[in-house]
Amino acid sequence: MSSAKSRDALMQQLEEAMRRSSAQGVMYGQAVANMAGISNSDMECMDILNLEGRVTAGRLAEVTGLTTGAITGVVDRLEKAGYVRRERDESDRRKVFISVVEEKAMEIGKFYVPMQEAMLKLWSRYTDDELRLLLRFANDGYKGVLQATEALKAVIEMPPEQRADLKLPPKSRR
Amino acid sequence: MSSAKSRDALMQQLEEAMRRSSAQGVMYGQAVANMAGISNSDMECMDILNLEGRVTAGRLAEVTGLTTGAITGVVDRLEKAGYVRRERDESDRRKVFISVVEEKAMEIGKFYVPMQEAMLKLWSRYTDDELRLLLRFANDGYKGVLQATEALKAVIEMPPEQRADLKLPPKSRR
DNA sequence: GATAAATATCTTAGCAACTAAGATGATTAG
DNA sequence: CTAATCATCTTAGTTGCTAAGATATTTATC
Repeated sequence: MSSAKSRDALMQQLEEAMRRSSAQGVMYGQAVANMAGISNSDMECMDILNLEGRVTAGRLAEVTGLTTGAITGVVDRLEKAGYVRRERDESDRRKVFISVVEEKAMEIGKFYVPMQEAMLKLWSRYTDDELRLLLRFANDGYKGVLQATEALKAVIEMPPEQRADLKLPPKSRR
Repeated sequence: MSSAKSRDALMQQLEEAMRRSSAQGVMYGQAVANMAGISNSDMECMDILNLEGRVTAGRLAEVTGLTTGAITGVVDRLEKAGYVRRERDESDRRKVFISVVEEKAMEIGKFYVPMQEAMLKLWSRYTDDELRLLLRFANDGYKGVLQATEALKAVIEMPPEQRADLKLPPKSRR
């Protein structure tokens, strides 16, 4: 399972390890949403709100890929449960800003404590330089995924014959 | 945005960077499922099948957290679309093994090519030693998430009063 | 080897959340 | 002032889920 690996083997292991932990992370998030009694989409919107702060309904639709109709439902549920507030923009009264009700949102936050503690513990075993490398990697990775998303759009527009010519990288199916 | 950061700041940036790229990765997967014309759950099952090979319906339910009834639907759809085959186990005829139809599954695989290429490109900019560090981190991270999932179960069983005593780590809400 | 319990999957009814289409209300351009 | 556009909400219809229980098979007990 280890010792002097070739670079290819290394990359393959890295891919699998990342996929595994990412999948497990998703499961964690689902479990939290479950505990909080809200759906996955609702949770995703809470995440976005926590990252971006005050956001319009339309932007939520854009970021999540849901229709505006679906977002109305999401916000209805979250508002009824007390996690967010609707605030009409006074200067453009078509817009509805959604903002987090911090005190209530903390209740959800508690469920993330075990995860945060696990991460702190994990990171404590790395030096500053190592953490800087990891940060660089995470940032580069984000750019890479964005790039891939762009490239995916190109594949979508390919006629199937041309798509058939795409070669999967060796060794790893999918 | 950079220069001589404190360790805390570093960790916080790391957390955000990882969360962002992981979220984007999830979006990519959703886009692929969409292209293939199958649902998220269907896709998750295909992932599992690709990793584990031949798997019973019951195990799919176990791993995905869906009910066995839901899995029946998943497999029905995937089978109708030609991605998988049902195979009754001859030695225990209650069991139904699900197996991937490789040729058909490759069509989905094509959609992952942009992602794989982006990752190869990303990794090419790192030395073997750096990749080894990343691998170690990914593996440790997986263990950490598993641990956190265990700890979450403990929070679930806490009465709300006790839950209120949990302190969120400083600086970062959620 | 007959009966009971357990196991694995499938079926059904009901429900939650989504999409597509269009209605409503507010703003901007000509 | 009118038309076009924009942001959100409403509605009807669809999809995929759960909970409960039906069916078929295997294992355990007497």
